[in-house]
Amino acid sequence: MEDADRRILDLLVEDGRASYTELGKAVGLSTSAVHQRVRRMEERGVLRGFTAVVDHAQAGRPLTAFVEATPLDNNDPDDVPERLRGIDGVVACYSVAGDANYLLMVRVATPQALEALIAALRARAHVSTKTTVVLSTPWERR
Amino acid sequence: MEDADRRILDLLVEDGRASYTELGKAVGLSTSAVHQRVRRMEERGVLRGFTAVVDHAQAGRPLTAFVEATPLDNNDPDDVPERLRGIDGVVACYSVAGDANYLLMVRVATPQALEALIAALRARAHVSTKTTVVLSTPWERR
DNA sequence: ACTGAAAAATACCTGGC
DNA sequence: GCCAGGTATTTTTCAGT
Repeated sequence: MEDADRRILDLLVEDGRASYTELGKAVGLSTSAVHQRVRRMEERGVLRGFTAVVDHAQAGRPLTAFVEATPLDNNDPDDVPERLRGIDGVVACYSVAGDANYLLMVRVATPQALEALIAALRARAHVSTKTTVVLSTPWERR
Repeated sequence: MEDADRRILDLLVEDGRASYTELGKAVGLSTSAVHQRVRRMEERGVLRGFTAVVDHAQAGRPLTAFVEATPLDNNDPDDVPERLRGIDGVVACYSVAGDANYLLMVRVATPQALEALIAALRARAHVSTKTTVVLSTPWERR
């Protein structure tokens, strides 16, 4: 990947609504050139899209946790990620090389909702869990 | 938070560049009303901004890991998050209620870079670490 | 690949309900 | 708090180098 593309990408991570004119000034290119590069990065898939950054605490899900999940029955076809996808509150699913098979990030409204979520994980995805609650988030997405 | 705001927020998480007209059609409001609501959510801080979604594998950092970090000397003033912030590759820092004090998400280019990063964590943030490598990411952000 | 300029779409603001 | 309309920016396309 070229240096100009990388810089454009960094700027777009900082501000996903930066205009092509702004970006052009920052990297020393015309708006058209920037536009071309952005479109190409979208086509290539390096740039997947744009999203809103939400304050989850204010948005009704103040409780974040990480859940290590391991299938209870190893004979099951491993469609665990698919099953997890349907459970509300599960924000991300990583397959990891550790004690557990999966590491999940979850966001919920209350401790009760976390309890219900963990129960749902057992019932619907057939996994055992080990949960670590997030106390605070000094920072995210550096 | 009102229902209309929540729906607008969800749509903006899905597509951070959805136009106010689109959003308005989806929630049954005029473009002006949607525009007002979005501005208010930005002012209140619920909506923190917008960012590009990057394919980190393609963007030169194919290796993701989670690092549990615990201060080596508990007498230190706890400015660990600040110190971590300056280390390249550390993407997020969570203070957690678990065996470790902090859980970090890191993204690097190679196993060698991960080794260097962990060394930097020990040297510059004075923490012991336990690392879990991510093998794949079935999905992220809901 | 980049530029510059025109055309289309969108964001943003103001007044009125 | 919502809507409608007007103006300013921005996005998008295109011909030229």
